[in-house]
Amino acid sequence: MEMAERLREEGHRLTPQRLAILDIIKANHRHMTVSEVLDQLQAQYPTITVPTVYRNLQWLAECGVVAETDLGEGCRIYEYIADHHHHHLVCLRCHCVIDLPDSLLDPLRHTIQEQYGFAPCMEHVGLFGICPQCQEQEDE
Amino acid sequence: MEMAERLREEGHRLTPQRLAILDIIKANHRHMTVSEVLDQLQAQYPTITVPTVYRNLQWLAECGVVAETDLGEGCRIYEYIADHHHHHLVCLRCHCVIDLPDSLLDPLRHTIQEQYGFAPCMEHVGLFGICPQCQEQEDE
DNA sequence: ATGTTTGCAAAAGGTTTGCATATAT
DNA sequence: ATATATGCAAACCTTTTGCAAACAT
Repeated sequence: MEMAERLREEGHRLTPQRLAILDIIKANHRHMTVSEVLDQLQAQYPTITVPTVYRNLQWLAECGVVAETDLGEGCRIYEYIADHHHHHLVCLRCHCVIDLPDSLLDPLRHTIQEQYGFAPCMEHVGLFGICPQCQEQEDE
Repeated sequence: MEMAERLREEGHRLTPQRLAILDIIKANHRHMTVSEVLDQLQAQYPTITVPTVYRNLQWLAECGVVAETDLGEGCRIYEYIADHHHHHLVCLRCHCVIDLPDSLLDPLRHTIQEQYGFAPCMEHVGLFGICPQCQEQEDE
C-alpha cells in the first residue's frame, strides 16, 4: 500500500488502528463522520475508541491524506483526497449531496485573489440549496 | 420600530427578551455568537438564559430577520439581514473577516443553476483562506 | 530503549429538552 | 382565557484532555 509507505517514510508510526482508519476512509469514496468511521471499525476492531478515531482523522488531515470539513451540520466530515479536489452541493431538504468539479470555483478564486489579495483555500467547499428533485416536489 | 411591527402582524409574540435580542443583533452590524449576544444582554436583562437566546435567534432566523450560519468554528453565528446579502472571507491565521458583496457570487450561482438544476441558497457564505496581512508575514 | 499511540475515564464545549411558571395577546 | 415564551435544571452530542499501559520504531 503506497500511501502507508509514504507516511512511514515521513516518520509516522503506522499502528493497526491507523491502517484500518485509512482503509475505511479510502474505500468509502465519500465524506464520513467520526461515528460512521467508528461504526465500520467496530466489526474488526471492537476495542477502538472515539478519541483514537478523532486523533487519527486529524492526523490524516495534517498529512494531507484526507480533507477535514465542517458543512455546518453539527459534526465534522472527513474524506479521502484523491488526485483532484472536489466540492459539494448539499440539499437542504433531502440532504443529498451532488459533487462538483474543482474547476467550477476557478472564476471565484481568481476574483477573490485579484480584488482582495486574499488567498482563498477552497479545497473542499460545501454549498447549500435545493436539489432538482426536491424542487419538483415543491412545484406540485 | 418597523421590524417589530412586522413580526407582531405576522402573529408573533413580542416579549422584552425578543426585542432586546433583536436590538442587539441589529445594532452590532456583524455576526455574533450566542454567547456574545448573551453577554450584551446580561447588562439589561441579568435573568435571561442561554436557551432563550438560542430559541429566539432561531426564531429570528425562521422569520428571515437574521442569517444563521456555521463557519465551521465550533459555534453558530447570527447576523442581522439588512437589505443586501453579503459574505465573508475568514482568515485561517488571524481569524479576521473580510466582507464580500453578494454580486461576487452571481457567476457561480448561475453556473450551478444552469449546469446542475440545483437552486443554490447562498445567502451568507463563508470562505476560508489567508488574508493579505498574514501572507506578508509568511513571506518574511 | 525511547518516544509515540492507545484506551479509558472524565471533562469541556455548544446546543437542546422537559416542565412548571410567567406573560403577551 | 389561552396559547406561547421564559427560566431552570438537566440531558445530549461532538470533541478534547490527562494519564498509565501498550506498542512501533
